[in-house]
Amino acid sequence: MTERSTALRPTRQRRAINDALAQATDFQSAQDIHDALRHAGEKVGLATVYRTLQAMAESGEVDVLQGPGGEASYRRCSTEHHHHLVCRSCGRTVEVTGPAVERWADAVAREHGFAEVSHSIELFGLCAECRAAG
Amino acid sequence: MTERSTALRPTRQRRAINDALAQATDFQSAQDIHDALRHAGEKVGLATVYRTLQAMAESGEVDVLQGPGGEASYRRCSTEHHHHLVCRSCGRTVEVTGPAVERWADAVAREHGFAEVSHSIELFGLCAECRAAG
DNA sequence: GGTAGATTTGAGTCTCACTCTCAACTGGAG
DNA sequence: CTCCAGTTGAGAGTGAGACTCAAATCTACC
Repeated sequence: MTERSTALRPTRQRRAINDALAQATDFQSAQDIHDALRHAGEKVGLATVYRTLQAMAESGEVDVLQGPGGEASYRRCSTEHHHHLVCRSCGRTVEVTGPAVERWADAVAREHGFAEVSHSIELFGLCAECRAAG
Repeated sequence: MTERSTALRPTRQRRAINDALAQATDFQSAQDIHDALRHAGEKVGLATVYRTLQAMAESGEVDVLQGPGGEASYRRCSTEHHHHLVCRSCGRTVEVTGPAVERWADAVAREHGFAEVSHSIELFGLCAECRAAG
């Protein structure tokens, strides 16, 4: 209701979550992070992990990927607009961009009278290494 | 365990689910369908709805859309490859195609050594009508 | 048409991701 | 140091969907 001019307060927990994300290169679920934190000796409540991750996602600090089971995964990414190419076996993630795709999305949407268009574009495949490993 | 060479058996329940999908133009969740069936006087168990919908999705008979809450929605679509432009207010859905996008996806994947690439591309926006309705 | 045998059904239970609640806590401004 | 709004977390709640297994139902074959 009131103004939210204040930034997130840097608490021990938030710093811990931030660190965990910084060390990971692939998408991690909230539970993964919670586990990692626990193993690292940091006591952080699960609810806090969810809350923080969501806040970070909203502020664009991290990217969210909706897993097939409906499980959300988070990853610190570059701040510019991009999409992901994810190995469906090992989770290795590559950030990719495609100006052509953005233009296509806008054009198609406008053509059908839609506005305020956002898009969700993710690519899944098998990375070279996983393919070699069988 | 044994071979499953047999196609799906056409039971009353499956036919009912099929009909419900045929009448809907937008994406429906399993629970939506279950409700619709119930109101139509057809008694079908929720588990059966889930099972049937999943089977149909696997066989390509229907398309699946993963909602933001991780809720899966189903819709009977044309069998050729396409994507969706969905109104985030009323759910109105338009099927769109984009050869350019398909090509881009393949190119990007190959460029990074990925194979067996699938992609998930969905567009969300506000349709003209909803925009007018404010 | 009858019947045997495999498939399918569904009520209820269970899991799992995630949200909510609210009293206790904490870090930063003054 | 003190105050207090923002934050935390344990536990209970929610909701989608998976699982179980005895009973019901198709299909094939006679």
